Amino acid sequence: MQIGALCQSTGMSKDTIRFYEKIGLLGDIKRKANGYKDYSQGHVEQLKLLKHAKELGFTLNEIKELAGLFLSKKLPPQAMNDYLKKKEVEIDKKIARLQAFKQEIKDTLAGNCIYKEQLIKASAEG
Amino acid sequence: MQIGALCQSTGMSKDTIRFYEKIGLLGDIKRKANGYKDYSQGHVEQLKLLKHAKELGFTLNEIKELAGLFLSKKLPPQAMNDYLKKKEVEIDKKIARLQAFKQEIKDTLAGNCIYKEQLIKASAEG
DNA sequence: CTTGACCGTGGAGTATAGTCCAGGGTTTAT
DNA sequence: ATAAACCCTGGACTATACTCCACGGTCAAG
Repeated sequence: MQIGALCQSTGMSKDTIRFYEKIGLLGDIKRKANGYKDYSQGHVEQLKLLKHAKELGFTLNEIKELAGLFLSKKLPPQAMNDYLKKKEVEIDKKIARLQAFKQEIKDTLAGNCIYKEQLIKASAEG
Repeated sequence: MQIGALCQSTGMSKDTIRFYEKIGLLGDIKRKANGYKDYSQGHVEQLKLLKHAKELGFTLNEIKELAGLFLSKKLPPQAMNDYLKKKEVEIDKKIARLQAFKQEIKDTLAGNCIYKEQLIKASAEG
């Protein structure tokens, strides 16, 4: 598969995929006789996974780290369990914060912005 | 209040606060006779609010936009309601994705990583 | 056999969000 | 009166994550 097809199946741009290659997120890629890269279905899955992880707020470094744990050390060794448990706690915190914020938005829409006072003060005191 | 005290009450560095000033996130600041900046309690609140919004995943531009809606147009006009409703939908999506991810982590910790196949394929096909 | 669509590399440029430093003035304590 | 601790501005630098560009090779169609 050439890069164009890979873009099609992942929804990523060529530049983005090449950038991921450059920072070592895609591993080895075969070459055709003409020098063109020849991506596999595995690369498609890997990039989809990467996209998914990014949407969840992981940085590329974290993804690299996670991929390293998955691929080099093979499935769940202790390090990975620890990492995932840590991530789970972070996710819980994020969810809690987002839920609190949703409530704030609701209050604001209902005319009871909890920051009304502060913001008025800020705008008045300059 | 001088910048040192502001750092104390907000937990932000001088450079960060000055950076926020530079991009217009803090509005006008009074000066003392000696030329030093004289921050108000309103600035403290504003920065705490900013920090809070950042933790929830808002970018500085979004925060600026929100602050503009709050301060210039005064509380809930239609534009702000629309903005907040849009944000609420985004937050719901984020929460849903995070919860799905939490489940994935649990499955992985239980030895049933849903990406096992893909990752093995990716590592094998290189 | 040329035109257009595709591929490759290398390097520059962008946006976001800071962080650090140099060079200089002010205030407080000794 | 001088050191330590504070303040100012301007500008350079960093990291993350791309995005764009120039220049050149490859391939399929007419």
